[in-house]
Amino acid sequence: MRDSVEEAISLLGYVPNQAARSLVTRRSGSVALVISEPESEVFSDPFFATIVRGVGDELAELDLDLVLMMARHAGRHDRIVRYAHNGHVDGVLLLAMHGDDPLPGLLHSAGIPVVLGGRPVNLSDEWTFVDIDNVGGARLAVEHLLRRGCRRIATIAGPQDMGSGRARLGGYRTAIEAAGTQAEIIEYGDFSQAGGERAMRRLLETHPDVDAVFAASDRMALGAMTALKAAGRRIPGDVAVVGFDDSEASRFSEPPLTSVHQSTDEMSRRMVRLLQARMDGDQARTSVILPTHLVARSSS
Amino acid sequence: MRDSVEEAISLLGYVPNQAARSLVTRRSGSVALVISEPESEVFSDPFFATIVRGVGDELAELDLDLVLMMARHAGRHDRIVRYAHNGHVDGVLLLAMHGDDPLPGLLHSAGIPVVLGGRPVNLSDEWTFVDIDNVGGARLAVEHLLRRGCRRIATIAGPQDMGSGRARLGGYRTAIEAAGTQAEIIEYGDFSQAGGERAMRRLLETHPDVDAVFAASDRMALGAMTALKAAGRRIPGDVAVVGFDDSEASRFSEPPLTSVHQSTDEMSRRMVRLLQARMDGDQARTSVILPTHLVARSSS
DNA sequence: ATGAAAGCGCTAACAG
DNA sequence: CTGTTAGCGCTTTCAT
Repeated sequence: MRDSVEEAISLLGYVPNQAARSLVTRRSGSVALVISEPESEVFSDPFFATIVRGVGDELAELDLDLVLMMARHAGRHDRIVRYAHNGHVDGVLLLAMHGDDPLPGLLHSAGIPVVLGGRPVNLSDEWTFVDIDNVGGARLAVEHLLRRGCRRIATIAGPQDMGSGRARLGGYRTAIEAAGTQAEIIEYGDFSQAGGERAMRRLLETHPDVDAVFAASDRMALGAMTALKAAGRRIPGDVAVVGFDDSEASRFSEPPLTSVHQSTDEMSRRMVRLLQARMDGDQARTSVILPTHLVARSSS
Repeated sequence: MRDSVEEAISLLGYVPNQAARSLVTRRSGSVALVISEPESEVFSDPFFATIVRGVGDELAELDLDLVLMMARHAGRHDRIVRYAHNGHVDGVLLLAMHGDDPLPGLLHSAGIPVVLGGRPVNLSDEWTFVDIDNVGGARLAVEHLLRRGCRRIATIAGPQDMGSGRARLGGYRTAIEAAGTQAEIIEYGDFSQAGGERAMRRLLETHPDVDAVFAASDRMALGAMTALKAAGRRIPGDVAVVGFDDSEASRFSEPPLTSVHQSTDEMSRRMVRLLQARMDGDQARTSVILPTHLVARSSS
């Protein structure tokens, strides 16, 4: 009897109507991952690929669907808020927030569970976020350079409207000040390889005597090394980098290079777990900061 | 009176319930863009970035939301079919189909409007697709090399389980045969830069006398040039490439290079338009093949 | 245990 | 043109 029904189901290709189900359960069974960057940026930063994969896997395990949205410009914000508010998704993961991004506020006041990836610059008490220890990571890298005897360590800092950019610069500053052996040398980039290249060129011009560079992202470090090679220059110390996932480490084939590693998979996992808690009604603010660790390669 | 209602709406933050609306209208207001590649691939090929942006813009104009899904492995197929079948989306755009991908069949038999980006290898009559003229583009490129006097033109072909890979190899073969001046020289890559590099190295080993290379993708061309430079080799003729969007052209800064351009934006536009037609009940099979054009740079 | 019925929030069709 | 109502396909509650 049950079998004959099952048979009919597959015969007619019956599938429960999600809209009807949502109407009564008030759940959609999907979660949005919103990245506050233009497509070109999203698709050129390997960090996002790893996060998307990780989050997708975690959600699949909970039988939740992943909806990926990119918020290139503010015009898209309305769409996204509407989409979430409509009941299309049960929660939102927000990545790569910039300074005064209104998105988390809008979503929050619409009563939608939100978890941020990366501590935002203007941290409001209500937010739940997952971040890696950017300050600590940067400090680790710079302290390593100091220990190696470098006394003219420059940094290629990231955008200062982003939490990670600020934190990494903060870590550099703390380490430099604590050492008391030199003044800060700072150039800014936008986390991209091209930005790192430009910053390195400026650095070589304004401070030709730098003996080490701390880059605030893997792609900027790559750019810095390209610029050094193109200029036929070597710096006696090292290029160090943070913001660097294990899986990407292989791109840096040639030493000298010291890097600070983070686990992007762990970040995905935590974000999903926190979101799930929020969706289950847990209102506790329980943000997480993940540790980083230094991987130093010996200079050739 | 109306005003007081509007006021109450914004006061209470009322938003129409999409589930209830869908239940009666049988429309969800969103469209899925499914890419049959793992995240790492999707996020490293600039082609996808451009398509996603283009499709997103086109859909926004029609007031439709874009849901991006990546089908890394077959395990994800069920999820995607279920997601679409559930009524979550009104239609599906499928990108980067591989040989025997069951996805279009599954979706089609579930009665979901589907438009393919790129002519699939096993083309069934029911499919609607948008493609660029890969055969013509490849022919164009190879004919150009022949016209320049090259007589040992190799190709770095793409994966043969993909329509574009096969078509571009087909165009190369047609041109070489028609000229009757040489035999085919073929190495295969996977459309990636690393694949192009490996293929070029094999080529230099097995056919050290090649005087031109036709690469079946921009990234493989980039890889080929890297391999050539690393080997300290120059080929007298040219490296030509297809599958190359205008916006990416700038990456190829150094001649000699001839490229065949396509308009990715136009492709996005057509895909969305065709899908819209299908969603409006138009059952006509009206696939589109977009023209390509050659851009030759003079050798330095 | 199994079965009947109410109702989720909206749209569309129909009356007034 | 405005107002009322049936019903979309489920889940959950309540009665049998």
